[in-house]
Amino acid sequence: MDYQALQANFRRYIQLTDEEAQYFFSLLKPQKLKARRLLLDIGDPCLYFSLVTEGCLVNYYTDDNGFEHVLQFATTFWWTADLQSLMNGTPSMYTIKAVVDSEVLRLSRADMELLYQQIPKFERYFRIIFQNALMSHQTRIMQNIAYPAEERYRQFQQTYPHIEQLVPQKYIASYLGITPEFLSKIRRKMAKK
Amino acid sequence: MDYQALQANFRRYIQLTDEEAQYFFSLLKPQKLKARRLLLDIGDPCLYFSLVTEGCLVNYYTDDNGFEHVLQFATTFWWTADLQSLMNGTPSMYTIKAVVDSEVLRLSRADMELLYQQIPKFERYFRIIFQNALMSHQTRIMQNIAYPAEERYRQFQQTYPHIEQLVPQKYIASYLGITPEFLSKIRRKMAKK
DNA sequence: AGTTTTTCTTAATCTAGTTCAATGCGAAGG
DNA sequence: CCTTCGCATTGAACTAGATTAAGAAAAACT
Repeated sequence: MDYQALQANFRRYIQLTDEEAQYFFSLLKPQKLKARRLLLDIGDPCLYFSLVTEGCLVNYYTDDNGFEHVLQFATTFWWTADLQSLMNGTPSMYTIKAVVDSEVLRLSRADMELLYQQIPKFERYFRIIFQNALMSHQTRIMQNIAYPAEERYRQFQQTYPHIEQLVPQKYIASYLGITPEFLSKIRRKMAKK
Repeated sequence: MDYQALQANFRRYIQLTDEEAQYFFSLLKPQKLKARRLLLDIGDPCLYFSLVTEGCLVNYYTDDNGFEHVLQFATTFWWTADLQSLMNGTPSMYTIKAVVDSEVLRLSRADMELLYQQIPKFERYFRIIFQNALMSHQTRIMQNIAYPAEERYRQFQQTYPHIEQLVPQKYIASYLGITPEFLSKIRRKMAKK
């Protein structure tokens, strides 16, 4: 893990002294995941908030008929977790899986609270992180209810070009709220023009 | 406005001294809105984060064909704004309208920054507010892509029974991502059983 | 290197939800 | 008090997207 790059990323939100950064990094536990391995399985309590440092993870819900629905992708410098499970201690409703070989830094719920108390600047950091995440979730909801699938796919390509290269199409279909078959149809139609 | 009730609500998140609460309240500007009046019009910059103290507001996006798509409802103790516009100073993409006679307390962007500096506890307060909002947005996205309209309507009724009484059905349909006609059909079907 | 598993594609059929148009009705506002 | 406007409902025709099934291609394990 490149701590230089990580520190630079944090500087976009808050200014940390070297000791503070040191302390923060000491709370993080690295974990490597081969492609298709699970970071979190449905039913298990989510114990960590995980910062992706390499690769790409996918967070999905499995419905009563066994169909998977993608809630979010997480690439480098993105946090991922089942927030509901993490905050309430309830069993996870989501699965988190590495789509390619990946690495994360895990921060436990308890260490997170500790961090808030030791370095209140992190309240600000996560306030901004959550605020940004909220805005992009709002945009996604609007696009889902206001635009047809083809338009949403175009938007996705524009917004996350790197993710499109990285993950299987079926996950992208699922993220868009359509079947892989229908995404395939859309792609053929778009290619023809 | 009942400041007692408001203070009690804040105590769920952070502990404020009387002076701190006093200072915070001094930054808030009350505004009354008759039913169907706008708090924010599309194209205008969103200048305030507004805390609803009475009534109910609706935040919606208007697409290229003039159709309205509800992003959120806001009742007592909920904050509302076009976050993107508020944070970036860009023209608003959303309209915010009172659905019934309502009252809000407005906090300007500048005063919000001031508040963070004067009373860092508010970083924590809004961190929790955004975190909770994010979780409910995640749930909404999952329900939208994983479940059919009737199921989503049932969930809505369970989760927000008070809102269902308060707002016109067409807004609920829009929130669910369906047409008013189809919601009408669903209701008839549900009534028959 | 061969076999299994996963992913993508294509086409036919089906359905949840839309569109359009007409009607009735209650509530706002002059 | 009346008239306009916003809201809900109904039904018929339509379409975006789902489902099912089958085959091809690619990737993953042995």
